[in-house]
Amino acid sequence: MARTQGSHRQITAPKMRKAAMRLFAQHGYAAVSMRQIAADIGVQVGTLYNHTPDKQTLLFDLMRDHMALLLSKIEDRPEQDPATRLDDFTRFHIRFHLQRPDAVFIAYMELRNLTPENFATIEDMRRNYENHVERIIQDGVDLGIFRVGDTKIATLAVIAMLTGVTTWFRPEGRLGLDTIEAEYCAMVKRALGAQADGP
Amino acid sequence: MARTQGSHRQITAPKMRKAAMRLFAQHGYAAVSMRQIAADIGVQVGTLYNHTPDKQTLLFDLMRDHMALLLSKIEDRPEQDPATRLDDFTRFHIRFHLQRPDAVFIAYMELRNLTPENFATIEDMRRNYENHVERIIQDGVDLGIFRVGDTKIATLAVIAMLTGVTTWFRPEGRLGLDTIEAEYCAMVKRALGAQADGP
DNA sequence: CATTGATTTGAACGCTCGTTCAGTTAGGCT
DNA sequence: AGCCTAACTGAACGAGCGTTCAAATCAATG
Repeated sequence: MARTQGSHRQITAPKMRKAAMRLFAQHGYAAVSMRQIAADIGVQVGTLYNHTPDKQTLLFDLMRDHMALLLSKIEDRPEQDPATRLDDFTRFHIRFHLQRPDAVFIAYMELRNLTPENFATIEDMRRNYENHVERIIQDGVDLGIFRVGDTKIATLAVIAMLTGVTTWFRPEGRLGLDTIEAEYCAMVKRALGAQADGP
Repeated sequence: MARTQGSHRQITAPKMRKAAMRLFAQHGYAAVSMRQIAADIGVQVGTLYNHTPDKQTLLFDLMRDHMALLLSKIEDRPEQDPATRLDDFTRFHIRFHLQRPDAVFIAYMELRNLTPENFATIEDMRRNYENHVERIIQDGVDLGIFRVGDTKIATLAVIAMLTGVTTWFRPEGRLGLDTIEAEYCAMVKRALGAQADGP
């Protein structure tokens, strides 16, 4: 048997994906050339095509892997009370998104650069994620803990509010992560008509 | 005297801007060529350069005009109570943004395609807009009507939540504009610790 | 009606794009 | 040690990019 597939001389594929992630997030998918990605990791452009069939698939893989990781990490404990589950979600969402700003940026900005089939796949994953949140809110409404007019609107409002953190948060900024999380936990619960324990 | 500057045979400049607006929003600035814009309005590509110095300026003008209109339309009545002013802002923001989804999309997605100087200009305008909102929230906090931990976070959270509407709203959808506005008015006020009059 | 100059055309400029591929290199296998 | 083959190079392909400009067009003016 010859070399197994995983035993690359150097691990070019992950390097390519990391470079693409950073460059796509910084300049946008359409504005980044395969040559730029290649130059960034110090190989010729032809090399990239040993590790991805084409540029579109490279983008799609980044987005799909990001969404898959997001879905795999979310955990819900339906036996706990909805307010706690909502707090857990709030902290999870903020932390997860702030840890990988490039991937988040790409997942939100480059949807229009996906082929229709690839777009449908990512969109399904996103809806799956939204359903997690809506379930918590719906349970809270059923138990009389939350009061919202429409659970779908509330779901999308909460997610939009939380994801917005990624557009302004800077690690060296005025406020620490814990402060921000607590602040958002309070705002989210209050927005849903629950009694907040925060400030 | 010959023809005055304004008496074009046809009004190509506005047509160019409208086409660019739609195409940039749909495919992204970098993915749209000047030739596509020209073809869309039925002229040769060279014609465009009679109406814009270059592609970058075309993008910048769209964004600056959008932000200028946004800033010109916002109106605040500091003598009224903050809850009312916040309701007014909520309805204004939702309505303004839903009326021009393409411009909103561009203003949020194409910032990275601006030159540093142009970016700084747009960023100033955005901060100006945010300050309007923060002023309302701060006044509400001072009067004991709102309770928030940090007015800047609250400001950005509110704006993110409201702007999120543009990503999912469809005119033919399940919920009417009035319903959505009322829903968001209630959520925004509750998020800021005010007593909501909505559901 | 002739003039004038804003407007448009159509072609061209040099450059970069995504992708392909024959040939070279080099590391793990027998 | 020598083979095998994945990985990489370097050059090439046709196509499209933003921008420029001389020549043609055309509507309002004098």
